[in-house]
Amino acid sequence: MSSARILVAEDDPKQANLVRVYLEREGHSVLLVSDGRAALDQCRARRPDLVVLDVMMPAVNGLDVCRILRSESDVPILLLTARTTEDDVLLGLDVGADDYITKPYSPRELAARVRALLRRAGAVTAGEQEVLRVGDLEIDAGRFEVRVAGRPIALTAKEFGILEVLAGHPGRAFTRAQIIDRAFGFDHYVLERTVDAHVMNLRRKIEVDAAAPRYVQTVFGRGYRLAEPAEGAPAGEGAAGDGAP
Amino acid sequence: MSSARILVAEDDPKQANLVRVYLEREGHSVLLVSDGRAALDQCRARRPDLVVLDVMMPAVNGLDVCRILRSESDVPILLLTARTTEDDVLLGLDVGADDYITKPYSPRELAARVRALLRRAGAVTAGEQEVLRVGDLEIDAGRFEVRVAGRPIALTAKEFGILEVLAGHPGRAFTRAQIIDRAFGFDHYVLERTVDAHVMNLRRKIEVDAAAPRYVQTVFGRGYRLAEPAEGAPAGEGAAGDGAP
DNA sequence: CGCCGGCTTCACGACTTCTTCATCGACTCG
DNA sequence: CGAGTCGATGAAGAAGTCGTGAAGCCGGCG
Repeated sequence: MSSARILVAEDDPKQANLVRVYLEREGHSVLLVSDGRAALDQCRARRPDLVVLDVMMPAVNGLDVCRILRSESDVPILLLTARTTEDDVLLGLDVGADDYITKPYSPRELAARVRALLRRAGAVTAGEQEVLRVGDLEIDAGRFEVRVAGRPIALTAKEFGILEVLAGHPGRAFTRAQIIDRAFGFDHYVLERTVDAHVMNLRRKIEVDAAAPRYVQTVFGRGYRLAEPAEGAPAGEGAAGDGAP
Repeated sequence: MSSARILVAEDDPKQANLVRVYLEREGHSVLLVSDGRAALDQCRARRPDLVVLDVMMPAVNGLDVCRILRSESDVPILLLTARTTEDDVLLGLDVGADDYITKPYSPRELAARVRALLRRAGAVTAGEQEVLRVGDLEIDAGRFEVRVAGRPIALTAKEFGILEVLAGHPGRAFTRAQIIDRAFGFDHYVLERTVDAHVMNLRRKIEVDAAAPRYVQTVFGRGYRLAEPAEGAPAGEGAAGDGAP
């Protein structure tokens, strides 16, 4: 979509900042890390929409990060390579990168490739699960619309974003920090209480009885979760299970 | 569904990729080659439904490829030419090309011409409707013309492009970035607010009351959408086919 | 060369949404 | 059962979003 959450792994601070500025200018939200280990950790925890990897990095090098990431997720990966030899390129695509770009590159080129990757990725997921369904609740990302028992409900952008995040893993409890991260973007600095306010407004719109929420439930001491449709088996998934440590 | 096998011969990787994305978005499957010799080889071996040829290519240039191909097959050929001189065009049609398009072109234009060629060749089921109808609104892509309640309305290229994109999925909300990508091409860098300006002009032309738009509606916090025709026949669009084209 | 239409950007105002704060009620643990 | 922590709520200022008119720019045309 227009504003994606992008993880940038680049050890040279100057380069990293350049990339960040370019991408933020495009409306994306950017999280910087400076080594391969942090890239893996953050990718697992924050679930970015796209990863930009420098090939040469301390701790774990870019190619290895790429291989590992690819084995556990299908997040689009753009490789940054200094050299322009065929070897590097082939090696990169071999370990599962979706595209590569050689330094020096123009901001335009970076932006264009990121856009292309996001678009391609969007086309895949959009075609398949455009509409999330959880019980009576339908979240139609394409139409930016939510329906409860077939009745359309108008939500604001943030309310929609939060609901979308929760609906991505029904039953899983998200902390407020995770919700902010995933629904609002990396560079969004707000108090966690803000989530409460949005959740309250959301409940007023989609819940029949806001005091006894059927959909968006509070997990005391942790955050919120979307109730699973099936009421019989409360499958003890708890907070674990989704790779987020 | 119109799904053709298309051979694209273009030596600039960036350009080639752009064409591929545009065509794949239309549901076609694309085979890329980067010089004239490969184009000939692959065309003979794979028998595509359509060939897109860049005029300027290494090994064997586009015009020669065109002439040779034409002598041995009647596959539809679309020429990509950088220059816009009459000479090129005449030369192109002279050696047997079925249509030509000059760079820079819009994705819409490319898609439209490919569609037209395929239809003319009968290689694809004529499932595509040339005229999009949404309520009182008729969008005739072939004639580059829009009618409201039968009355023709003159639109500029951008206005038409935006309307066409929206009309492709009535009810779906498009962000400004998506609109720019799809209507102008994603190598096109303009501020998102530019879309607003075009939409405003568009509304002045096709809406009865621009303050309460019947067709092009604002989705606050997201972008714009084309209103679906009022009740009556719910026209089963459903979840199918609504993915990113 | 000057005019014109179309594209893009800018600036302002109206309006909507977001964020924070303060307060009250709910939950947990000892 | 009480203390302490956490969440719900409503209000209000801050920030963001959109509509609109106008200006600058460019290319085409007379």
